[in-house]
Amino acid sequence: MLEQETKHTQLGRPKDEGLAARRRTEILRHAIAHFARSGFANADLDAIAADVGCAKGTIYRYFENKEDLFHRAVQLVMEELLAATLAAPSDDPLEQLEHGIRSYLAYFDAHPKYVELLIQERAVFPSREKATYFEHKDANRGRWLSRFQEMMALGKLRQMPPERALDVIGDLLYGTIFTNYFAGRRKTLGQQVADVTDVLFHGLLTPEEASLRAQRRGNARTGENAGRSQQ
Amino acid sequence: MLEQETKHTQLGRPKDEGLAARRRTEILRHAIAHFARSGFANADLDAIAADVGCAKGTIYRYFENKEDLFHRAVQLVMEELLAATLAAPSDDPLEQLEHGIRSYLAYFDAHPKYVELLIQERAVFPSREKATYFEHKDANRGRWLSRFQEMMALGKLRQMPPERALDVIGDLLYGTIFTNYFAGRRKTLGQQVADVTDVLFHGLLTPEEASLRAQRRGNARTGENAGRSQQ
Amino acid sequence: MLEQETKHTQLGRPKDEGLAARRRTEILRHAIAHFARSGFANADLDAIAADVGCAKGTIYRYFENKEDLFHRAVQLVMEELLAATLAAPSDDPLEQLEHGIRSYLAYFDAHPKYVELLIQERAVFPSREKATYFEHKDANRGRWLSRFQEMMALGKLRQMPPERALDVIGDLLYGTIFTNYFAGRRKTLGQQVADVTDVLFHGLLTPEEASLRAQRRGNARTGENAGRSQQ
Amino acid sequence: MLEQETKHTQLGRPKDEGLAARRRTEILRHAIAHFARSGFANADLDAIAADVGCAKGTIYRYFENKEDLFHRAVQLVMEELLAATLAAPSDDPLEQLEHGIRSYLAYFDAHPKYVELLIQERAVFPSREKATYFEHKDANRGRWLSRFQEMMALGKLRQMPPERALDVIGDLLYGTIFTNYFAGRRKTLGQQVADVTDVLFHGLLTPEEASLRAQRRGNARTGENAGRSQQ
DNA sequence: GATGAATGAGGATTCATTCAT
DNA sequence: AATGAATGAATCCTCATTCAT
Repeated sequence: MLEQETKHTQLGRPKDEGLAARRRTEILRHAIAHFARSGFANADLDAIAADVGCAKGTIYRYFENKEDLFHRAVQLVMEELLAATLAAPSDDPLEQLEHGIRSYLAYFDAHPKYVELLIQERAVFPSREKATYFEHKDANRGRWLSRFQEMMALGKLRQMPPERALDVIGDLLYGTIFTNYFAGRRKTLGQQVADVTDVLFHGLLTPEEASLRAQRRGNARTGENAGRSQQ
Repeated sequence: MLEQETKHTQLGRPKDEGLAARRRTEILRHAIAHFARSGFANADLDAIAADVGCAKGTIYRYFENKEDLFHRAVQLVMEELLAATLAAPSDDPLEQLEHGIRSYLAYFDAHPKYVELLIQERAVFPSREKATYFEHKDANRGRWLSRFQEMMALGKLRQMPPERALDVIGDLLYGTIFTNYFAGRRKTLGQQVADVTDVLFHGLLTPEEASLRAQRRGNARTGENAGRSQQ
Repeated sequence: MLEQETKHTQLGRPKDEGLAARRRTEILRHAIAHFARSGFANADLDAIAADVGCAKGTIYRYFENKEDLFHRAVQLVMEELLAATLAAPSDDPLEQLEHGIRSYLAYFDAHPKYVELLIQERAVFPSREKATYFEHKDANRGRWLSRFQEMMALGKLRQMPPERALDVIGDLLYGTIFTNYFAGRRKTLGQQVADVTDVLFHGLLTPEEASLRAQRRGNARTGENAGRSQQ
Repeated sequence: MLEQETKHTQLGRPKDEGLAARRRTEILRHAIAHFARSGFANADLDAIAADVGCAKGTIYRYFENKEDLFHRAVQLVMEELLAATLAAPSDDPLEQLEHGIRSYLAYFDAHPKYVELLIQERAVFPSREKATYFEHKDANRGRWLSRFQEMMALGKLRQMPPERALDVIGDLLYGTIFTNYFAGRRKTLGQQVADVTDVLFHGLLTPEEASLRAQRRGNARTGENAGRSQQ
């Protein structure tokens, strides 16, 4: 492929590589909007092309087919989310965590409909082993796990399997944006961050009740594995 | 059947009331499976009918159309979930909460694909003001809010707006089943309940760190609203 | 058929011949209403059965199929029309004609929607050689033709082929009820009869103009056949 | 094609404006034939497409749906009829009337099945306030009314409300083409024109009988309204 | 005789994809 | 490279008709 092109690369009008890339992004932008608004099945390539200002056939020059277009659109969104979530404003891991939570919620607060993309990917392509969202998430898993271990070593976080912390935080945030979107919940971003971090950091129980339960758990030595994991 | 038509000889085929109900449920069962497996758009009424063992037309005797069939299917699932979650095994509100959490997760552990129905409902009918799931959830909101208030009065739960507790728990569970389904997460139900309840009840922070943060928050009097809620 | 029944006619409950006939008519009455209102294709046997107060299957005991039901319905209407049009209130053929015109228009003035049946018969079964309406009409053709001849002999009607008079009158009435129905024309029956009879009896031209045209026609000997009938 | 796109190299397939119009008409022609032959409900878009020599989907590029296609087909026919009827071959209003009558009958003599379209429109879409046919007819009403008034002023037509003349003529022609079509009447166009114009212009009665009736009517002063319009 | 549950053929419609220009 | 006209597979839904009870 590459060789074919190099044969006569210097002849005629030089290729505007940027043009193609810009066109691609332009199409993706409009595609994101349509998929988020209408879902995958109801998004109409005709309508997307109309918005972009090109013909339907042109889309097929840049993307294999509708599915391809969709996946690229989701990827673009995920990359933005990742970039927003990752930027570390401080060296303190706890502050990094707070920042991650806030920026995650902020991203979907700014683009509530993008939740639709997360759903659609799964709703339309249940065959994909793992959704793009979780691929991106897993890519960061290691980084966060070590941050959690560091915080436990520093005595800031309670001792627990770092996966537990990571999973619960992830699930809570995930569930939050879904509920926002599905139930049309209208709470300010600030309120939402406060709710999440308060419960996440301090738990629901009073210190007294917490101690009671900790004791009880200690006494029942056989412990949680025997008691809970059956199934 | 017995006394209903004694006036004159029973003419014609007697109406079998039970038949209709049985047929309905039978169709719904298969419809649930299909919608969960294939999504709304890809579910084929022909195929459902084939599974049920009847003709396409028969389904239309019992349901208005495909949408109607779908909504009834979702409703049936939600009613089961509700029944499973609600049964209170004890008078202790904290134990009721634990039971609610466990049975919620257990339901979707037993029927992982039903998560698809929650998604599909939204993916296909974004026009519905509120999804069936959230209608059912809201119906229980009051009950749980008062349980939370009681627990705070008893000194078992920290003082906080009861809505905060309810929302965070709901979002966490919701996010958990979605992640299980979307990411194909395989963790035992017991492990999952342990993870959720541990973090939810005791929080992530060590008592020391928690105190530190509480102090800091106390010093910064203007408090969380000013500091956090800016949007 | 008859013999079969006579074998055990006297045994058991005697057959209520009237019942069957009454049932038939009852079904036909409702069928007429439905066909007139909804047309043949859109008329729903379920709905007709519901109106009659019987099950759909019962209709099939009295009529071969939907088409049969329709044709019988049209026939019933035509018989009523015939009866209304035919009754001669006088021995004077001209008065009989006036009465025929009036009663024809009156019938459809009373049942405007029955025009739909005339249309439907043709719209749905273009294969039928001749529509029921025209079969009934033809049945009366001879009677009217001789009345016209009588009137010409009496010097009441101008000399012309009696078929001409019959056809023109028939077409005019037919067109009138169609226009009433299709265009939703609202003119009183009296006005309509006046319009029709005035033009039909006296023509549009003034006597002077009429004479002029008669002369011209006379001069142009080769006459109307050569001049008009080519085609 | 020539100057339209000089700004930059003509990219892509140029739009062929003529093509669309030609395609539309081509489809309409075949649609008219099918609707006239089979009626609206029984006309099969597959079959029409096959006749046109295109795929079913192509029809949907040019027409909203089956109904739209049908209405456009009827409109095309009505426009042709109008054009045929309207062309005035002389300044003499009476000759214009004769020409209108002849060309109206001639149009349906050439296309007997087009009557089916008039019926179908009503049979299938009884909801339409006014059928296309009558919309076209009404559009011409004013023109004919003034012609009639002129003819009465000139002493060519008898004094009467011009609406009477217009309605009766319209109804007679309408009924004539319907009868031709429904009853399968085979009479030459010339014969038919002669029948219609003779009765229409001179009436059925002999001058003597006409005078008698006129006298009688004159004597009964309260006249026809009281005597006839009772409903 | 009557019923009403079940049937399934039949057809309109959509829209991703192709390809001649 | 871009266009946009054409395609046709895929599916929901209706309702006349049948027949076991």
